[in-house]
Amino acid sequence: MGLTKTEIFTDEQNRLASLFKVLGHPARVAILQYIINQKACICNDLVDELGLAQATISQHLKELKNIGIIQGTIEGKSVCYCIDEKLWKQIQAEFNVFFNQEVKITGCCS
Amino acid sequence: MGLTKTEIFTDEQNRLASLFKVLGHPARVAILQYIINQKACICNDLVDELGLAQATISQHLKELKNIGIIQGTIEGKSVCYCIDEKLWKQIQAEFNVFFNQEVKITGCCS
DNA sequence: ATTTAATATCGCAATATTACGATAATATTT
DNA sequence: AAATATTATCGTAATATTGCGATATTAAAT
Repeated sequence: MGLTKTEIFTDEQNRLASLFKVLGHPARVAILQYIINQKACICNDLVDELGLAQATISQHLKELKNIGIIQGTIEGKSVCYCIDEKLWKQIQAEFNVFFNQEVKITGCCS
Repeated sequence: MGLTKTEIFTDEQNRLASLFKVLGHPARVAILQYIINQKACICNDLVDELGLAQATISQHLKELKNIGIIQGTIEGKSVCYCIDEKLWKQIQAEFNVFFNQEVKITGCCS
């Protein structure tokens, strides 16, 4: 096993889980925060900033790019990464749809 | 390797990532949605509802309990699960603190 | 006390993730 | 064109996660 049974869940559940999953690693949270704090595109200071190997950072960046939350633009021989503001807000909105469900408990817990 | 280097990240980054991670599985998203839709505590219909073995569901419930987002109360020979509304809102708030950071890009991407 | 029912835990196999060194690919600089 | 710099990809080892059957554990019901 070790294989998530995605076929038994709804698309919405799988979608939401895959977004959460990408954000579920401290390196990826740190990368996002670093880009935001620079208030600019960043072209791999990440490797110096975080204590991870270049290959590892590159891999994490790829996962973030996959969900679209960051963009990479080639600038000469380096690549500039920045937050995709539209996606950023959209993902926040998707999470809020989930969290804003009415949680009304009328049973043993109340 | 295969071991996340938590020691190089801030507590905040690790905390946030661990919350995201728990929600990063469709079964756990589905469990939460099911409990919410019942609008009541639920005492393991989950095994029938989702297509996963009892042992597997129990494991997922444990992870959700670990972050406190659900509570389990023993009711006779079964256990009732419900959302912890306070934690639910607190976790949403933590996510929003993260997402409400000012994302201002003034570089190659604008 | 025995049986029954519900849930948790253990142990394991299969797959996934994390991390990194080595190397390839790409583009600038000399 | 060769050298240099930056990033991506490949291959691989170590660890984590997922899922499940088997087996506890717990509490009610008979």
